[in-house]
Amino acid sequence: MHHQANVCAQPDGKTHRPVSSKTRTSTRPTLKTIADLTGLAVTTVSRALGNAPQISLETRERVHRVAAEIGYSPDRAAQRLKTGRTNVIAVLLEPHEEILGYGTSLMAGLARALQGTAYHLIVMPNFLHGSNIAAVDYIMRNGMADGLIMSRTEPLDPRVKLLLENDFPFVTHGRTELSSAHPYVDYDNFTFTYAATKRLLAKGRRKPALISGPSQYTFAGHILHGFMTAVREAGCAFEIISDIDLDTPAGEIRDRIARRNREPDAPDAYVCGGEVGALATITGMSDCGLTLGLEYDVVAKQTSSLLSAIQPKVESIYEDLIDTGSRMGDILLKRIGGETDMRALQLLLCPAEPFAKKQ
Amino acid sequence: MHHQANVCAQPDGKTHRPVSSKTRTSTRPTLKTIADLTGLAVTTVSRALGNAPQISLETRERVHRVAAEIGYSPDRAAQRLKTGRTNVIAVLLEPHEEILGYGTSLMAGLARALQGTAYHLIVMPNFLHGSNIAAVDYIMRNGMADGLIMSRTEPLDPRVKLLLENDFPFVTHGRTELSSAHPYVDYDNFTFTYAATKRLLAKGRRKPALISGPSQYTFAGHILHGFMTAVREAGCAFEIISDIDLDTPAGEIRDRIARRNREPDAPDAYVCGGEVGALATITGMSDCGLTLGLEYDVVAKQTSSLLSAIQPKVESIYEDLIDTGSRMGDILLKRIGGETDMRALQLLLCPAEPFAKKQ
DNA sequence: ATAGCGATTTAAAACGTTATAAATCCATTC
DNA sequence: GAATGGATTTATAACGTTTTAAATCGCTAT
Repeated sequence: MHHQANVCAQPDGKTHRPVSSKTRTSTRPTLKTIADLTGLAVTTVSRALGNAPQISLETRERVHRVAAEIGYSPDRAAQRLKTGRTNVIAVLLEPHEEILGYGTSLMAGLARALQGTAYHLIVMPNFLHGSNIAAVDYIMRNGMADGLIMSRTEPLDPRVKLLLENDFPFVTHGRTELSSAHPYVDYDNFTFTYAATKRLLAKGRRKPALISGPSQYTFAGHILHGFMTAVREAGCAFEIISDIDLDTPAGEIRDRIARRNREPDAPDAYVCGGEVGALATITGMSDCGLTLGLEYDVVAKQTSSLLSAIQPKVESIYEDLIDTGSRMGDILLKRIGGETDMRALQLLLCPAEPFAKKQ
Repeated sequence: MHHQANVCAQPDGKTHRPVSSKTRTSTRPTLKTIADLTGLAVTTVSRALGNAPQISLETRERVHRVAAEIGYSPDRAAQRLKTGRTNVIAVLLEPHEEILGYGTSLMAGLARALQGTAYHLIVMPNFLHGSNIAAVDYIMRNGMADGLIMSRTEPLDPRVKLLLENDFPFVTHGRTELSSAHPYVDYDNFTFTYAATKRLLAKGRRKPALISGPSQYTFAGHILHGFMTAVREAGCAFEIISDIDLDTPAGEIRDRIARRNREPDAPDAYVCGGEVGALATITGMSDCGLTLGLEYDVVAKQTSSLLSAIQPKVESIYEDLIDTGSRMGDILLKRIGGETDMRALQLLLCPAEPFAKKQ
C-alpha cells in the first residue's frame, strides 16, 4: 500500500530525476517528498494540490494521486506562518454554559459545520466575571483565530463593538442593540414568551409570572417583552419574579418560589426560560403542596430531553442548540469567506410547534 | 506609552545601530522589531526572552522590558514550525457529554490548569458511534497536538493502546485493564456504589437495585463490583436493572422503572450513577404512587447542583468535574514535561463525605 | 531563422522562530 | 605582545509552505 520513496518507475512512462538518497521513512511526508517522488518542483506540487489552473490537468491528477498514496496532509503551522490564516475558530465559553450542556451542544453543532473544512475549534473558557472582552482582545491582537463565536450578548455589547471596529469575523448567539448590524443567530424569545403566556391564559390561569434571564443580557429583554405584550393584551394580573433569574442556583429558585407562594396573591402560572428553572419552580410549588396541572401550570423552554421526561405535564418547547451551533458555523464560514450581505449572516430561529402555529 | 520605533536614545547611554527605516506601525511586533529597537541581533533577542544563561543579565532585562512595552508575543505558528511543538492540547468530546455539562466542566478545569502556560485547548467532538480511534490516529499522524485528553475508557481501550504504542502523551478520565500503565484520573466508583448500597441497607431497605453505566466502559464494571460486594456481604436480595443504563434517555428510564415496579418483588432502593437517571427513576416510582424516603430510597452521584435542589431527599454525593479536569491538565503537563513515574501520573479521586467516612 | 506567445514549470524569497556553529570582545596569562 | 579562555553576541540555516517573478518549452507568425 505504501509507496517506496526510491521507486522511480512511473505508470505513464515519464522519466524524472533521481530521488534524493535520504529515504525518509519515519517523518511525515511534505511537499518535498511528493516533489522527489514525482520529479516535479515543490512549487509545482503546491500549486497542483491547490488545483491552480496553470498546472496541467495531467500533472494535477498525478500529484493528487501520489499525495493520497503516501497520506500527505499539509503542515498547518507552515501554512499559517506563510498565509497569516490560522484555520482556527475560537469559541468563548461562558460559565453559565456548564448547565445542561449548552456549550457542548453548541460546539458539537459548530464542529459539524466545520467538518470537512480546514478549521479547528479552540475553546477559551471565561474565568472572569462580567464581560470577557480581554479574551476577545487577546484573540484579535495575537491573531489566534480567523473567527470568533460568542454567546450571551448584551444590548451594547463591548465585545461586539471591539470586533466590529477591527472588522474581525464573528457570530454571536444573541442579538445586540448596536446601530451597526453584525452576524448573529438568535432564538426568538419574544415569540416564545408571548405564545407561552397566551397558552397559560388559554388554560384559564389568572396571574402568570415570569422567570427571566439575567437582566444585563439582550435576551432577557426579549423574554420580558413577549411576556408583557401578552399580559397587556389580556389585561390580566401578572408578576415578574424578582431577585432570581435563570442563572440562579436551582435551590435558591425553589426557595424563592415557595416563599412567594405563601404570600398573598401568588401567581398560578409560570413562564420559565430554562429547564433547571422550571424544575426548581415545580419543586418549590410542590413544597407548598400544589400540584402541577391542577393548581397551577408551567411553560418552559427545553434544550435537552430532561424536562419533558421528568415532568411530562410541563408545556415545553425544544430549542435545538446543536442546530444553532451548526448554523452559527455556516454563517461564520460565509463571513470569513467575504460575505457582507447581512441578510445572509443573520438568523432568527422561531419556536417550533406548538407555539408557532398559534401566531 | 508606546515607544516610537525611531527613537534611538537609551536610558543606559548605550549606542546602537540605526533603526530600520520601515517603521512598522500596523503589523504586530516580532523579534526583529525588538532587535531593531535595542540594536541587538534577532538571535540574541530570542535567547534573552528565553532567559538563556549565556545572555548577560543586563541584556535580558532590557529585552524583556522592551518586549513588554511594545506588547510583543511570539508567533505561535513560527514557534510550532521551528520546534515541532504545537502548544496545543486536544480534547476528545464524547456525545454523552452533552448531558449536564460534563464536557464543559472538564474543559473549564483543563483551561484552569493550562492558564498561564502556552497551551491552547482544541476540541474534537466525536461524531461516530463507538470508539473515536480515527480521531486519535489523525491527531497523532498530523502532529495536531502535544497531548490528548479522553474520557470513557474501555477495559481494553484501543485508543489507549494506539497512544501507548506511539508514546504519545495523554491522560484518560477513567481506567483501563491494560497491562501497561498509563496516566489517568478516575473517580472511585467502586467505593461510591459500595458505600451507597450499604447506606441503603442501613436504612432498612431489603432489595437494592442498580442502574449502571453502559457495560462496555470500565467504570461500569467498577460500579457493578462495588454494588455486588455490598449486597454479597449483606447476603440480601438485589437487582441489576437490565435494558437501560446511564446513557438511556430519561423517558425510557422512567418507563422502565415504572414497569418493573408493577411486577412482583420490585426493588425498594436504587443506586444510580447519574443525576438524570436518578430523576428519571424517581419520576417512574412516582408514577406508581410511591414516595421517595417513604416507600423507597435512592442514592445517586451528582455532578451539578441540580439533583439535590430538586430532590433534597435523594442521598447524593458530588463529583467535582471541574476539579477533575484541572487535575487531568496538571498530569498531562507533567507527562509532556517528561515525567515517567506513573505514581505521579495516576490519580484515583475518592468519594467525599458522607461516604468516605464510612470506609 | 528568430521573435513572440501561450502554456507550463521552476527558482528564489519570504513568513517568524530557534538551533548550530562561529565570531567578537575583553581580561588574563605566558 | 601574542596566545588563551571565558563570556557574550552574532550570522546562517532550517522548519514547510505560498508568492513573486522568471525560466523553459513547443509553436506559430514574421
